[in-house]
Amino acid sequence: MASLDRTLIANLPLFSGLKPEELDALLSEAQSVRYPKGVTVFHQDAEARAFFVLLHGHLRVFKLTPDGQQVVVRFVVPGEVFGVAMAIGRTVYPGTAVAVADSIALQWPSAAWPRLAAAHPELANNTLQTVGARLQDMHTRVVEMATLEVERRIAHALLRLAQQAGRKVETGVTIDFPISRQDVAEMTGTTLHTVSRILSAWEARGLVESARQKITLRQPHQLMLLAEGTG
Amino acid sequence: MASLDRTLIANLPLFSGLKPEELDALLSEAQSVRYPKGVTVFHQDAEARAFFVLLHGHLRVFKLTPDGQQVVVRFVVPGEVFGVAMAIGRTVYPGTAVAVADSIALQWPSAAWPRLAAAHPELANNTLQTVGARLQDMHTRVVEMATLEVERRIAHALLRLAQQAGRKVETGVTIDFPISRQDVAEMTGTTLHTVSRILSAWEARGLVESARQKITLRQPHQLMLLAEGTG
DNA sequence: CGGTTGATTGACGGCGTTCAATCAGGGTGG
DNA sequence: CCACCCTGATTGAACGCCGTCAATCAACCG
Repeated sequence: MASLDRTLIANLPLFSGLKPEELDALLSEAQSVRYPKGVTVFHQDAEARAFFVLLHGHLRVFKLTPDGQQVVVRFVVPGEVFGVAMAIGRTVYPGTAVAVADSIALQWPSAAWPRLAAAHPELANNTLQTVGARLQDMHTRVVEMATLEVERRIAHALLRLAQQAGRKVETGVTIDFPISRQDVAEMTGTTLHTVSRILSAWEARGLVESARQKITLRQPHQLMLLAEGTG
Repeated sequence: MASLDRTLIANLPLFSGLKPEELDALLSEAQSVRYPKGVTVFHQDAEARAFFVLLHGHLRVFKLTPDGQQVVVRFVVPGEVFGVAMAIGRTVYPGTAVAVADSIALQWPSAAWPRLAAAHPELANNTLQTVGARLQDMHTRVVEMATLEVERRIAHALLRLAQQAGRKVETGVTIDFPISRQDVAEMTGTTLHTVSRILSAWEARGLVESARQKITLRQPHQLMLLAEGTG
């Protein structure tokens, strides 16, 4: 295995405040793993053997209900930590992570977490910030689901996706990984049918441009108005 | 001000792993405050001056939407930390906390958090566990809202309340603080009308016993079956 | 004892799910 | 390179859960 360059991780939030030597020490214990598109990184309820940092690609994290329905928890974008079950006191993963594009991640054994966190207090602190931010995200999601009708929820979801995984193109901003109607439905608590209908309507109005597993926002500002209820 | 006894906080999760001297040091900086029923502890979007531990009573934490709707985030029970905005990197409180019963809390200035967390690494770690647990809670709430019909969501909500704030009485388990239909509605993303109808139906079946701001579960097990979809 | 807050219940309607059928794209194997 | 097939998407029709509107009632407080 080629040795890992510290510049790979120097600017990631998880490692902010760490000295170069500390980065090197951490990297020396890390293992780099490729996850081709479609592959499962870890399974819900499986023993949490490792925690990860995504270097490249995109993951879809979801929960499976007893009756087989899926709910998308989030999409992991490059630079993010994921699978931090151990850090928050869990022994199993609370969800399943699947690569929706060819991906590369660094991983550390979960067992190493207590030692690493003790040796580098910034690590625990940065993780606390990250988990806190995710908690906020889930709060706003609950608020949206409790108060907004489906169309506005979908608008919010797409805008958020565009913000964290958007790529500018001539016609607007496109979501930079394959995403289906079903995915959007599982993010917003509705059905793919309703999502399809709404996207069709938006397409007719020129707000978005969509194809198989692909969504481009042509008029993000208009969508924002719609999301806010002003449109 | 009377000096605070370390046994007040020795067994709280936030302080687990700390030595007696450390507890005393922390207590010497703490301030004890009373919040009579109905009083607001802090306001959404206000500067996060302090973080807290609830010693006695119950708080209702909620978010207010732009159009004035409220969504209940959680109820704080004795022993819990709350208002930890600073620890998760926020400068303002993301929600409003109101005492639903006469309450007592310890508080520390937010500004002291970085120093305290550095001096007592367990503090950061324990907070990470707590915030992680809350994240899990919100995940399950999102899953429920996305997949379950209202009746089952309400069943889950009441069972959770009974678990964290239940008191055994002759006729079953009662929720140990004043809670209205409106509160339950704001927890489950529905309306007080629907909650009222469902509770009435349950009361007719002998599952619960309810009065003004009061709910008692007479057959928790039956309710569980209903929540699981088995009933 | 009046006023206010919380709860109950009925009627109605609509948003969104459910059921169903069809279509299109794109990868795979021959 | 074409034919096939499977997955994802579209769209119509009908139903039903639950939100909205509205009126009444009961409990608690000052």
